[in-house]
Formats: sequence, C-alpha cells, structure tokens
Amino acid sequence: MSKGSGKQGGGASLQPPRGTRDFYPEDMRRRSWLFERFREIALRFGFEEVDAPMVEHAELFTRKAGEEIVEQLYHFELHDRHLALRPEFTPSLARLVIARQGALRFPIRWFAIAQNWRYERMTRGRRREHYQWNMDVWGEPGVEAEAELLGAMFAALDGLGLARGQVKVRLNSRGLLEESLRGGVLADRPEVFAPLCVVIDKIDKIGAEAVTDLLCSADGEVRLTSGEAERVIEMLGARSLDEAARFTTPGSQALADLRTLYDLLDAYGIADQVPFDASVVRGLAYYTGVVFEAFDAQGSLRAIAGGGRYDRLAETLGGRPVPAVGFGFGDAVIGELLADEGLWPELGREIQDVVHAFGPEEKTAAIRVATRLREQGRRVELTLGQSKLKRVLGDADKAGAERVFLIGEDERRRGVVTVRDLARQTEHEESLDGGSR
RNA sequence: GUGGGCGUAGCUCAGUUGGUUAGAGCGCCGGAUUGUGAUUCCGGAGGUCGCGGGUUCGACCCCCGUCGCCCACCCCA
Repeated sequence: MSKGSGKQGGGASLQPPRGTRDFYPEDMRRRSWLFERFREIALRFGFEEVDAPMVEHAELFTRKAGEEIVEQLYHFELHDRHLALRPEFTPSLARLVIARQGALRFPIRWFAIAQNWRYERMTRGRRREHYQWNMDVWGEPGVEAEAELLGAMFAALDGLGLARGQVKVRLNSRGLLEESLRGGVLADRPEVFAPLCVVIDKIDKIGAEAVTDLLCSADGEVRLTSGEAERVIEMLGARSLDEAARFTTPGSQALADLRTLYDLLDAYGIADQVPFDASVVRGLAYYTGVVFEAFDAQGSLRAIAGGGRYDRLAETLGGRPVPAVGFGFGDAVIGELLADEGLWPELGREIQDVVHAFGPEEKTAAIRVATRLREQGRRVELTLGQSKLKRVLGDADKAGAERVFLIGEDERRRGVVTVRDLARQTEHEESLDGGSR
C-alpha cells in the first residue's frame, strides 16, 4: 500500500486524519521547547499547572449564542452519554474551580497546556487539533489581573526570541458597549448581550452593513433599534480611550477600568505594545469585560493569542459567582511566526555518553558502566546488538555525545573501560567502577 | 464550498512534442588494514511515477474520476 492511497487503496491510510499532526522526534523536540518556554514563564509568574480530561460532557460546551466554536464540536454518543472533545480549555477550568469553590483561596492563578479540537476547515496556522497555553486568574475583579496576564504574555514572547514590536495586542472592553446599551435593549433583555457581541465580532469579515442587518433583523435574537445599531457601529471605530470616551456614559466604570489598566501596563513596560481598539470583541459568548487578542505586527497571520474577562461563567455553569480572566495562546500560529522569523532553535538529541560492548561477553560490564553514568544523571545510550565501531562512533557524533565508553575483550580481561573524548579525539582508561587508572 | 497549482526513491526534486532498462543530490547500507567518527574515493539497495478507470501498438506524460497537500477567495477564530 502506498502512502497516497486514500479510500480506494484498500487498507488503512497511513496518513493521520485531516487536520491532525504526527510528532516525530524532531517535531517533538520543538514542541517541547515551546511548551517549556510557556511553562517556565507561567511558573515565573507564580501560576500553578492544572489539567483536565480531553473528553467532557458535551453540555459543558453547548452554549446557545451562535458561536462557531460550539458548531465545530467533535462530539459523539456513547452508551447513554453525550460526550465531546474539548474545543477550548476554559469550561473545563471553570468546572475544576466550581467543584472546589468552597475550599479554594482566591485569587488563584492556574495555567494549562491543553490539546483542543475543532472540526473546521483548514488554513495556514489553523488545524483541527492544536495545543493551547492557557493562563487564568480567578477571584480578582480588578484589572490588576489583566495586567499580570498581559505581562506574562509578553514575557513569553520575549522568551521565544520575538523582538518588541513584532507582536501587538489589541485591547478593548465589552463593558463600554454593555454600558451604552444598558438603558436600551439590555434593560429588558440582558441575555442578548452575548449573541450581540458574537455578531459584532464578524464585522471585519462580513462588513458593517451585514452586521447592522443581523443586529436589527426582526428574526434575529438581538433586535436592536436602528439607532442603537448605528451607535454600536460608530463606537467600534474608536482607536483611543479619548475617542471611546465620546460614546460612553458619564462616570463610565469600563472606561475608568481601562485607564487604570493602561497605567498598570505602563509599569510592565508594555503599554505601547497594547493599542486600544474598540472593534475587538472576540467571538466567544462568555466574555464580559476586557477582551484582547495578540497578532503579528505584519498582519500576515491569524491571531496568535486571545483572551478576556469572563466574570459570569462560573454562575452560568452552576457555581457561585467568581470573577475570572484569562487567555489562550495556541501553538500553531506562533509556530508559523517562529518559522517565518527563523527563530526555531536547532535542537539535537543531546545524548551525553554512548556505551558500547564489542561482543556478548562484554554486555554485562557495559550495562554496569551505563548504569553508573545514568545514576550520575548523564544521558546515556547503550548500544544494542552487534555493530561496528565505525558506526558506533559516527552515530555517537551525530547524537551529540561527548564521550564513548568502549569495552572489548582486552578491557574486560583487565577490568577497565576505554573512554574516548569525541571532540578532543583523545582516549584514556578507567576502571569499570569509574576510578581513574 | 469555488478557482488555481502540485502528488516521481526515506527527503528535496529533474524527467525533452507519449517510445523501449525512470534519473540526480542528500540520506541509508557495504568496501578502501581484522576495534576508531565529521572529509575523500569506490560500490550497492531502494520506485507497480498517489489511487482507479479510459484513449493508444505503446502512458510518469493525454482524458475522466478520486484521495491528499499547498495558495487564493468564501467561511470562521
């Protein structure tokens, strides 16, 4: 069977399902490198790592707000259960928090590196499966939490080698919009705010007119007056807090929060990397306040990361109210950006020592030597079977080894091992237990 | 979903207007003093040319279908 044979070829395809990836050792080294950077920054910011099952009850994800993320759910019925692969980590995280709500001391700072699944059409930087670094703060209503998260995000970008200015974060608050509609449509029907935001999120893709139509449509969920819709569209054009202030109600809490946030971001040294942009609302229903998304400055790729405040998710899922804010940072788009910028490091096997027995008689001695070295913390490859010295040395060199330990008949008889230093091309003998001779 | 491009050795690709044993580089294996690696030299293995069907005396090449990948648009985070 050949690699390209599809359904016609007979037998199982050797290709992974569309939109999914295999990770060979060289791929896994890069993935691990990336995840180590995420993990290191998270720990440096005092966050604790958590995880949850990749399969959840489907109901955890099936919100009704027209979100694409819900429509693209991988789900299935098994026995009497309706299960789904998680399309994002936040609902699972909420479940974890709610289940121990009485025992947790807030605020809590948790992170996860989770694989998520969405059945969607593929483009560059977008697959049906991806890993996402999630950073979340629960129990802190103030924008100090947002600032800390954005500080961590930029620290991670620094750690990946991206120069300042290569990645920017557009930021807004849904609170501005929510406040301005509070006296109108939201007074009677506060529940339409989420679907309203989901519709607005489409403005860059379908245009202002189409969005206005959707917002005012008599058949739609939102049903704004044309005056309200006009005001909303106009407000989305604001690109500074002062511009936004023209649309806000006097004493706007959302605007005050944003001003405070920018003061804090300035202290982190990143305020100039985070332009205000009133058109950012994000496509998820549960966001309530500040929302943001990171993108490459050239604008050639999809969003790198995104997040926001979701103060009502806990109660939506049956818990007591707890404010929360977080972001997700995917591995796919950042991987493309690192590739474009030539920032992926050369990663080798990092074997340190190779131990080789020339014949069956020397195998036990070789095992003892390898064990001794491994107990010292060295990364040791023990050669298996029979192979020629030429090959052993060549492979050791390619694997990045520093030394090769050789045990042949002569060494065995004298109770020693020949240690070859590959870089210096020198050799000396040691006793089998490591003593010098 | 629409349009375009591409599927030839493990990898990157070449393959003249359809013509007989389908090539290169890298990699892999073996050899050049039986236990000494990056260079060099010599040799070798490995492909039903994505898959299926059709046209033809003859198809990697032309036609149809199909699967997969890439790009753009559409759609959407």
